[in-house]
Amino acid sequence: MASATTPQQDVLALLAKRLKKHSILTPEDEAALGELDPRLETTARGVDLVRQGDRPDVSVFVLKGMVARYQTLAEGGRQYLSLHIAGDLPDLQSLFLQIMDHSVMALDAGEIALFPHTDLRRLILCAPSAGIALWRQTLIDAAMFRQAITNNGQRAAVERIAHVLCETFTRTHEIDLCKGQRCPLPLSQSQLGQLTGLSLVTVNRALQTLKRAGLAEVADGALTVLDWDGLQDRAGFDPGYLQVGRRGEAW
Amino acid sequence: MASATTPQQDVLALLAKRLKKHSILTPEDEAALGELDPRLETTARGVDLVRQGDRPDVSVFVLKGMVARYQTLAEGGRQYLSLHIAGDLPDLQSLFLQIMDHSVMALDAGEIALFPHTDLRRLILCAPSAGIALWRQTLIDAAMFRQAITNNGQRAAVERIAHVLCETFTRTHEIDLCKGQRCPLPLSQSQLGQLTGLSLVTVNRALQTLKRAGLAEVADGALTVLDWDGLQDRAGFDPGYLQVGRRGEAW
DNA sequence: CGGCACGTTGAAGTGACTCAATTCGCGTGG
DNA sequence: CCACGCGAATTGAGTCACTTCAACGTGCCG
Repeated sequence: MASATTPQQDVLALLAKRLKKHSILTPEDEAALGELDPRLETTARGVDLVRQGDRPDVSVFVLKGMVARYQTLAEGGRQYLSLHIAGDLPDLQSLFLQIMDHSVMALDAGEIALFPHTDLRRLILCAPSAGIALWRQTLIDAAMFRQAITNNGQRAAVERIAHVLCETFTRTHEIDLCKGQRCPLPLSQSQLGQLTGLSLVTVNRALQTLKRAGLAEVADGALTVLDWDGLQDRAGFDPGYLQVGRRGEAW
Repeated sequence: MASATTPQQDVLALLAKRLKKHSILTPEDEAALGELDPRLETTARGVDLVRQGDRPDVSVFVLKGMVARYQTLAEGGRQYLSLHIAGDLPDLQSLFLQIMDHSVMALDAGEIALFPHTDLRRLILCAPSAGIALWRQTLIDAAMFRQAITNNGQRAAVERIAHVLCETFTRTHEIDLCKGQRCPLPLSQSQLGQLTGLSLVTVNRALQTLKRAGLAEVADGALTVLDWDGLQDRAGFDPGYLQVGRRGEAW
């Protein structure tokens, strides 16, 4: 270990960094965050971290790799709801909604931290403005859900896929996970279909269309943006809902 | 006025009643809620209460009538995101997300109360567990969004419409807004289409199918459920996500 | 009475789906 | 080392659910 910090401290620093993207933390908040004691775990591709119907007593914090939320229908269908990257808290809502209405799974090998609900509750009590920051985090989640409803409901196949690519690129870019115009996207075409409500075949052809149009290319678990303006334009993508670079005043 | 209470007090009682559906309020919480000073307004059908892009400094609380949230695409398309009934806070998230990513409009004539953000912020500080209750309310919203994504993405037209009917009936029933098997649903078929991502014509035929199947009937701004079990079954409706009758322990 | 919003119906068009076959890369085990 | 199985991507072809277009009925309101 070259680092002088413990892995735990790194995790807490990442959490603080994420929250400070959209909220202002007081020194007391940061101190209270430092009291948290996450448990670290590694994840393997395709493994469920939390299952629909569970009553978790911890919340997941993504450190490395990509994680997805999905719902399962009684008939067996699967709908992916959202993708999550380092710094995200994909099931923070389980703090206050006891029973999971969806599952959380790892899309690839990665690392997560688990925060016990009891600790988070104490944090919220002791450091109210840190609590607000967490609340805001769940509100950004909800904004992404709204966007997904509109995307899946109003746009044709190619535009819909393009929008997913724009969102993924913007979010990974914000946390410096991109190498040039490339960012991770460890989803099969079939999973992309279950995310957008399209069939595998349609996804395949939509990706070809985007590639032939010189806009973007998806291969080997990565997205390469060939023409950002063009892609954004095609998708009708407006990143406002992601709240990047917006800091909630005081609170 | 036969009532010995002021309209304001009625509003605050309704808010407390709603929050107590899913959360436990302490006497201090209730007292703090009583300090709020909402402004009352009436709404007319089709009028926007808040617009996409706005930076509201109040949050809407629905008292009477139905309210909807919707997003507008640059190209002019409209996607309804959710329906809201008495006791709902359709733009509570504007407390912490400054810029509205969607609009809120009245679907019919009704009444609303407006809570200044400053008052709500003070409430959250003074009565943390009331704050949690409000947080939980926004989380239930998010759960409905997730359900909408899955509903619109995985189900065929008839089932999709059936699911909307089930959700509406369950929610209105819970707050005693139903008369027998009838509940309000002041949406045109065209709006129902913009809610489900279907065309007007498809909605019309789906409704006919449900009526001919003896499951449900929609007419004159109201839904009549003819066969609740059958409708639920057809829709694949599982009301768990609405959190009806679930009380968050402690907080 | 005329205009308009909404609902209904028929018919034609099409985007996306299903079905199905082929290819490729990769890991495994004979 | 190669046969094999498997997951994933690709491609063609036929079908279908839903869309679009268009016409018409109805009730309400000025």
